[in-house]
Amino acid sequence: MVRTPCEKNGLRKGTWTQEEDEKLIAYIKRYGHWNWRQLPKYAGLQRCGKSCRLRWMNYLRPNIKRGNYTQQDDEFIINMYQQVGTKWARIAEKLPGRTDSDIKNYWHTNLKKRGKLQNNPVGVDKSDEMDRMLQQISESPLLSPEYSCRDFSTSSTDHQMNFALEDCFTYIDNSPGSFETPGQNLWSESLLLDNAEIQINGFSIPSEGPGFGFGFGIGNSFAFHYDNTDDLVVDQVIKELLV
DNA sequence: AACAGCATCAACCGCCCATGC
DNA sequence: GGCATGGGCGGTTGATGCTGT
Repeated sequence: MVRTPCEKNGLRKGTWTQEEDEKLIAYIKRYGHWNWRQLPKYAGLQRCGKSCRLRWMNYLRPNIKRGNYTQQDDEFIINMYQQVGTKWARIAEKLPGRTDSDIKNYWHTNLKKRGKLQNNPVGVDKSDEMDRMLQQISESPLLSPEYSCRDFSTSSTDHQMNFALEDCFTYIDNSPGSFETPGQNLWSESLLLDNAEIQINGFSIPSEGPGFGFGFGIGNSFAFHYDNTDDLVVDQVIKELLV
């Protein structure tokens, strides 16, 4: 990418006009973004490639969600922040439709000032700590099949049920000191899941990409909620099970 | 109505990483 | 291996709108 600032060579800066947006959308819809540096020249835009890329990625591309953050979104972002710090792109990966820029702005204007982080100071990048934790956990006997992801009961959407959780790829304990053996004591955990298929007595509940689940357990009983689970489907399954 | 202070967020800058030569 | 380049990311800024006085 060009190292010189965008204003050189007479390129425009500042707020995008509707006409510019339309040109960019029309070009990308027809030809795609094969080369951001060359794109503005062919699209008829007096902008640098970086500016075009930013505009498209953060505002113009399809299926972008803006605003309307739910309480669950807030909690998810805070939890992810505690895990990975200011890696906004990594957080955005887990929230379909959200951009790193939007989450970053939302953090700075809402979540940060609410003082929701009691345990981890703002700005601390915990990636290394998380890596060490994952390494430690990956060597843990708790990953054996009888303990890792199967045959717990869950309180997702406030209902109790039995389920088997498939495709659990990472097992994280984010509360050091409470990582105790299921079947013995009160314990807690969080699960980082990717396209998990949650099955309840033969019913399959879809999930939307990666997400977090949180739970507490006593013995092998596990109260669990997975954020990306389709709660409407869960409710339907529950109704059918209760018939 | 006018102004100041604050909040929001779009946009830019500079750096880093991956890739190709 | 070294360099050039493009893409991506996080931090920061500045324009704009909102709210209170």
